[in-house]
Amino acid sequence: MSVTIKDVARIAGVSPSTVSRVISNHPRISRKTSDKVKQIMTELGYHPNIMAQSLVSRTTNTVGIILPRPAEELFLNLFFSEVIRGIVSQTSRAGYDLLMTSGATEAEEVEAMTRLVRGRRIDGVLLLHSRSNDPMIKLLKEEEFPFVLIGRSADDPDIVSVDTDNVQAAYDAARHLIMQGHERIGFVSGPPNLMVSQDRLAGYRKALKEAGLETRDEWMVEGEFLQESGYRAMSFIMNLPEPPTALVVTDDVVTFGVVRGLTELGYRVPDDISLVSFNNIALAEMSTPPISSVDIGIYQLGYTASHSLLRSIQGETGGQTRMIIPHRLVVRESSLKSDRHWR
Amino acid sequence: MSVTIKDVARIAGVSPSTVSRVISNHPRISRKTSDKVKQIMTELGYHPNIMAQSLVSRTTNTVGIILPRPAEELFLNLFFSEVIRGIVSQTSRAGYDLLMTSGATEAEEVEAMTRLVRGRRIDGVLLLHSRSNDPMIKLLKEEEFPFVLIGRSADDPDIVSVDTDNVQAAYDAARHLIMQGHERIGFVSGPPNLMVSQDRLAGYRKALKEAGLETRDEWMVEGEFLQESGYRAMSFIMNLPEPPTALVVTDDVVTFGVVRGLTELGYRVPDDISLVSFNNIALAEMSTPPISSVDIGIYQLGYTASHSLLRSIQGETGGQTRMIIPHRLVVRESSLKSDRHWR
DNA sequence: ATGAAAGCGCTAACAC
DNA sequence: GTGTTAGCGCTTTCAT
Repeated sequence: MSVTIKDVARIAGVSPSTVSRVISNHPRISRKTSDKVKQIMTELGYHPNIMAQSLVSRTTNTVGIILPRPAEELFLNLFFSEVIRGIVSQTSRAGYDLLMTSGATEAEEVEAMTRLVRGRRIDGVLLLHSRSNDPMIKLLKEEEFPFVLIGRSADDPDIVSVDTDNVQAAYDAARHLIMQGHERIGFVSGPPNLMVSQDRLAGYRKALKEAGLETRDEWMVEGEFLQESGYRAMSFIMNLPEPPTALVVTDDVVTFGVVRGLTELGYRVPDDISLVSFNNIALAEMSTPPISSVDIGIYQLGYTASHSLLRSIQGETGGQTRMIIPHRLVVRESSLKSDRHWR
Repeated sequence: MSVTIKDVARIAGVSPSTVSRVISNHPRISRKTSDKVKQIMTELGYHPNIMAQSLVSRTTNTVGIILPRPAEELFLNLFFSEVIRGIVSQTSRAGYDLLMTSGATEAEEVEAMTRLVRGRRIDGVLLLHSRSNDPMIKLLKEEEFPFVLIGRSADDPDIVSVDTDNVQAAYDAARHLIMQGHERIGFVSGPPNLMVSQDRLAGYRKALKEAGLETRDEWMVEGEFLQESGYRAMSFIMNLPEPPTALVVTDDVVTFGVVRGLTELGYRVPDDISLVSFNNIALAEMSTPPISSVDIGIYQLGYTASHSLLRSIQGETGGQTRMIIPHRLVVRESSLKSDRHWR
């Protein structure tokens, strides 16, 4: 079938262990033998059987992720592509591969994870999000399996995680609107059970409170990370007796829905209502009008999480448990009243 | 360390081979033994070591993909997320996992693929695109390794592939504009070396020719799958002495750039210029104005490719070599002149 | 219906 | 420096 270490050994006239040593660049192997073996290897097109290597070395050079089940949550908003790109670019550089799987239900997800972890199929896990009381985290902790969370866990402040300072990010966004002179500022949020939603809401509230501005519950709406959510939110919010004059919106894609909703209702952005959003996807800049957005460095989030996981797999201890990727508010037209200028 | 088949065997008072038989649901194993062993397995939290299974079974229950290197090409336009979702949902259902890797250069990509294929780390490969004279395809054919291409190969018409009928899709798009009464129709294309670009251009040309309309080279511009490409194309196209009154654009994201460019130049869509695009991403509907777009079923593309690959891995022979996922033009405001209506 | 033994392809003591 | 040997955890004849 496939060419094995034995074939190479036989043809090179050495023992299999010598070939193995050549593969792993063992120090005390004669230059001559090494060269000869290497030549035979390329002649034969030999490549080590990775499964056999894994079996004996008890490592797989693979990290795993479970695809988020409610695909909409992460997929449509471009978060997924970008974070994967960050992850893979780091893992590949380090000689690791990324294994993805999924489950149709939460039970299946946990089952899949168990299979990978206990079956020693992977060396570590990246968690793309966490719910409160997350069974994945429970499992991984029980198994003492290396993992890194992208985001924040409510229950376990001591697990290794890479996150945005969402409280501060939302604070910055709201603060920017306040500086523009707005006094009635609303908030279009994502799913309330996610930490990211809770943190951003907290930051928004903090900014308003600090500025002595009113916070009304009716100015805060929850939804999904979908355009429809933003769209629908507008028919509610703009029909209030006293609608806000500015909105902090939790995601660019949701903001597109918001803009569309406002346009249909006859409002103009930013003249009638100002917007600040999150994630700063490429489309935010190209939108009409261009959307002010907090860039949270999604690629960097993936890259850093990946890096940290590999460190912990390789037994390096004592990194920080909570790493924060810096964010940056990119101001564009959507939050600049035409007669004013941001400075 | 981890609990193995031997531990289970010892505690259950049977031999390892019996335990193995229980795992694989061997027919002639007594109900009683099976139950006992299964109970012990759950008690001990036993999970088979996947690497050991793979080593002996010579299969990995894993399919591989190489992340496209020029990330922009596939990532920004949402194609990637959606196709991955289709792939994983199918593979997971069938008990397979997806392994992703990447390379910084083309040489590294081929090297990574070689490692996976010859190292027997995966059972099959999904190709997300193909260039002409693709070294990946060459390698896979040499190794007689199962693979399925999403897209079309210029060189090898006989390889198994799943694709959109892009000629027909572009024909439909152009035809729609012609029916709207347009006589000067332009085309904003993607990278000219990709089959998808060539096919769509061909379909566009065919529709115009059939209708006896003029095709001018200056009405056709090439670019990337980026908004910037669409944006820049407009300053060129609209400065022509006789600019087109309608455009077929190869991708929704590019179209957003086109809209932005047109807006800045003072043109309105669709009143001054009509647009039809491809891919029908969720944002197309929420855009201002909503974009007419050809839905090519990206999820389905991934799902079908995945399905076909698994069939071929499992030795089923004689499927079609070229599968076409049906497309569908979704007409929205961007291609409907305000005083006319599509019927 | 079950056990014993060989071996998947590789690595890692332990010899010399 | 290199060969010999004994597994890694599992499956699979071949016996019984």
